[in-house]
Amino acid sequence: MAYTIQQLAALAGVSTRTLRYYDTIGLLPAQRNSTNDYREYTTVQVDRLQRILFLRLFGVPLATIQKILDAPLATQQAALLDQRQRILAERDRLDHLLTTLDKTLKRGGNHMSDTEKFAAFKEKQIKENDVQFGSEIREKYGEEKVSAANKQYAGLSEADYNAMQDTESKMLTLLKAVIQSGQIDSPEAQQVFSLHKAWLQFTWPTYSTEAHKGLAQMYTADPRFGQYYAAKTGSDKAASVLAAIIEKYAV
Amino acid sequence: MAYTIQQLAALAGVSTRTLRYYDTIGLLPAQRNSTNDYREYTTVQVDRLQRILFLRLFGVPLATIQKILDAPLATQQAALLDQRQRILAERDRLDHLLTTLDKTLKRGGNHMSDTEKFAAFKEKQIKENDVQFGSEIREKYGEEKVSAANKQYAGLSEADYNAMQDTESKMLTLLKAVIQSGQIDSPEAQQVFSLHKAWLQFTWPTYSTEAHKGLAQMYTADPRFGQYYAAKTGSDKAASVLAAIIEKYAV
DNA sequence: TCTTGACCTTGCCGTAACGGCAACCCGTAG
DNA sequence: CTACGGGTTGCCGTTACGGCAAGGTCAAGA
Repeated sequence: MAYTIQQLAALAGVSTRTLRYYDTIGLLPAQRNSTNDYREYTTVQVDRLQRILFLRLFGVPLATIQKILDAPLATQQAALLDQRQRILAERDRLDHLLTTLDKTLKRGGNHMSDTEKFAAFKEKQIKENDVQFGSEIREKYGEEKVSAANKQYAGLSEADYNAMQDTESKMLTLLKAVIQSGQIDSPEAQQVFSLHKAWLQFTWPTYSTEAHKGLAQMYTADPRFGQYYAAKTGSDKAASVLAAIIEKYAV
Repeated sequence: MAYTIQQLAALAGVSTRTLRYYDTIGLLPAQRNSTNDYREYTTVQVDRLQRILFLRLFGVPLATIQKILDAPLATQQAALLDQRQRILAERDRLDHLLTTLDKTLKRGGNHMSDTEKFAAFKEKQIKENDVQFGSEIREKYGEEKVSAANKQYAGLSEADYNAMQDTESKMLTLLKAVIQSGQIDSPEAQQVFSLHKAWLQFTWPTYSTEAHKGLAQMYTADPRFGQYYAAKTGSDKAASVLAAIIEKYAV
């Protein structure tokens, strides 16, 4: 079944103006009724809109969201996992803001140090990441002026985007070798891990082994990843080998 | 001590550009160093900036924030209490979004109903308020198109602003009568409560007796409110009487 | 004293993500 | 045919800054 623009707007809690805008910029392309040329939206568009709403939660620019949603599924999933991390972090931040606000509202006014007054607001800032590749990215774009959400993707130049593709390509080549040798206790396997991690860090503001392992579990559980990595390496063991590598080295 | 613009920007996690802009529009006026005409910010401005950051959390327009911060303390406090409610609500919404996202990420993709896919995103929408005065406001501005935060204050026309002042004025007149009679079990006291509640609803998207009582406690605990209401009614019992009225009728 | 670098100023232009509106078309009911 | 609710495109405007150019200030070092 298909929704009209009004129906989808009401369903999703956005304006029709927004949906038209998203269609115009190619972010959420609509199909057209052949009789009257009205926009129509199917389940594919519904699901894409949901992803858009998740990705725009913390200010990711729309152009970036489009890039993500036009990328392979693994990239999309990584980006959504990233959003998951941010939701968790934002929830903690709101707790902290609540504490701060209660102190401000307290009798007699504000007795906090000036630093403490703003600590919760600043938690949005980038957290340090000590991996070399990650540090390079941050050094390039700076810390003080960079909002994590905005610069994450929009800051990726063409060269960086190519570097990201290159990283994945190298990782896949080595993954093939590991599949053939069957040795996940090897320098090649370790390098697969490092490259996969670096690949993730093009899109993740902070890295956590927990999230990395979460992604690995997704690789084994979701057949779409099995198919993606099988197509890339020529082996239907690719996703499970990659997941095993992540499980082993993400410590 | 005074901060330079760089120091305050770093302290608060905002850009110097933002601080200049806020000074230019009168939202956060800076003092000036007499030697070099550089901007200087004292504790008063620090605290005002903190309030600005709280109020802008969910998209309150800056012009509105300025209106709030230039209003009497009771209005400011009510607005900050309102933000407190929103932080609580937003935290719940993030929990809900997390659940939704986990379902989306789950193996095999998205098995939710279309309605469920967007339920958490739509929680930002206005919740029904069944008080007559509140309904009037909502009917005037519509529901589907109205973002709660944006229309809360910016939607107040000159006439509405005057109505708000008028409401407080009437409430204060009746409060004086109750102070003199000493009867909080009376129609006049009940009307004080109703008018105070209506006054709050100019600025609160949703009303809760809990929040109203929280404000009442603030009225008795914080000497600034004692002074404000004493000045308005000529009696230093005003704040405690008002608080007692709220305690009695906010059920 | 001069130079340099960090900090500051104002003024101006531009941007992202829409909101709003005008002019017009479509389909259905009265 | 008219009216109303739904839809279209095109255009202008808004808000909250980001960015940059041109110029001033101050302190340290040569």
